[in-house]
Amino acid sequence: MKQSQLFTKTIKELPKDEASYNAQALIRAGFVDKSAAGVYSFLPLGWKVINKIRNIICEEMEAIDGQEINMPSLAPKENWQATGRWDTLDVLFKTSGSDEKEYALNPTHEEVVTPLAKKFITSYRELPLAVFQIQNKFRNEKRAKSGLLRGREFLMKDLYSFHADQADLDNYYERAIVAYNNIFRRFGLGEKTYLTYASGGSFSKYSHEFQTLTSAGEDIIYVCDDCQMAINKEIIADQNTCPKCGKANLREDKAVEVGNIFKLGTKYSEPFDLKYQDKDGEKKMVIMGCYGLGLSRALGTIVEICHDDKGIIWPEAVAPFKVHLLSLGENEKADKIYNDLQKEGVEVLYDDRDLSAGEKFADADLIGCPYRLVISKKSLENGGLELKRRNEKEVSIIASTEILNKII
RNA sequence: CGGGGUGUGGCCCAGUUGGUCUAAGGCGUCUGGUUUGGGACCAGAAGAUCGAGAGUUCGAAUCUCUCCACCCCGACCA
Repeated sequence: MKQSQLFTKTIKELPKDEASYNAQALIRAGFVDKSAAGVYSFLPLGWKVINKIRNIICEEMEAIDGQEINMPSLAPKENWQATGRWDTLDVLFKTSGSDEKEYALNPTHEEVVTPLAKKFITSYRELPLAVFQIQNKFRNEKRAKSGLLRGREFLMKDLYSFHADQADLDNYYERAIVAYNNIFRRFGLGEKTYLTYASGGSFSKYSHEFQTLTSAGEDIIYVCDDCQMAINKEIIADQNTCPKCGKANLREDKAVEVGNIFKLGTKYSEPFDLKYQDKDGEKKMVIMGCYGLGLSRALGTIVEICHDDKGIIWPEAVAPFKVHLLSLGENEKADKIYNDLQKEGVEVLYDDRDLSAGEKFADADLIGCPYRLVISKKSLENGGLELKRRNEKEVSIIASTEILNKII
């Protein structure tokens, strides 16, 4: 992508009314635009990152036999009345058209996926099953805040699993934990993300959250350094002990909930009468689990964790581009390098604009691609191009023939 | 939903004891020129129903009322 043709440009001054770092940086660098409180557009750079995040999630969900589908954002009122949540869920956006038929803008999809599954699940032979989607969710939060961390419309992956019995759900739940750990590790958040006991879970004592440590988070968790688990403050008991290993020296920290998984049991299969027939011909309730992960929240969280005073430092797996190529008055030679890298399949953002060096460096730091390549009169005199990693201070000179070796 | 704060060209803002405000400056944009290794310089230009509505007044960005939006704290957060 030539930066001269990029839809967005960076802005120098901090957006007014944005206190959260993730919103400041993503808006300044042109990844997102805010149109209302908690409502964001993803712009070319931001959408590239979202797609990296999406691909990682899809791979890991398919690895645990999830099948991707896409369910509607609108659900008939009756679905939400069936579970009683039409009247009790205060974040539910309700809407209607000219015919006055009422709909919910889905904040989650149990009310949609359960009747959907009922159309296909009849026998134990079909179980277990898991479907997932990545789609916009709507929650009328009383107060949207913290940039992308708590929005009213946001991107979320939600997977739903269907099982013949509790043991099968338990087994699948453990596989989901592994998949989630893989996802956060691949996002570059592995070291700071803890599996955390939380409230919820209709069939189990706890649900589990994946909490990433950051001062931008709005949850308080207690980390057990012995078993690398954590407990959400909302459920912590007075004795302050780890429910897993029993140790008592827990460390308090702030964190953001990037994922949450639940054993639903029959909470939703009952109201929708989702049953299967077992080997003996007996009809039994399907046991369900659900597994959420906010993509837009993950994007914001990565920015909160991965930045310095100059801008974002994208982990390579989710970077919008691998290489930021800056031409300082050497566009002819830079064009060739850009074309060569493109042919090799390297994702390059090429700053071909007629701007001062300082401005280009500042933009490169703000946007935060993992590798910065500079070609200038000076670099050519030194023998080639300058290569610098965004997360390192050192600059090295490499010949143009070496580029691929150095960055792949 | 309670409390606090803020709304002035695309962005950041000055001005707010009513009166050359016919709204200043910076960034950005456009034109021409000089520059070119950490957000350059000179000259010129375009761009504003001062959040919205109502009111007070000879006169309102400035005062009054109502409403709206955004941010922060709290409550809430399957």
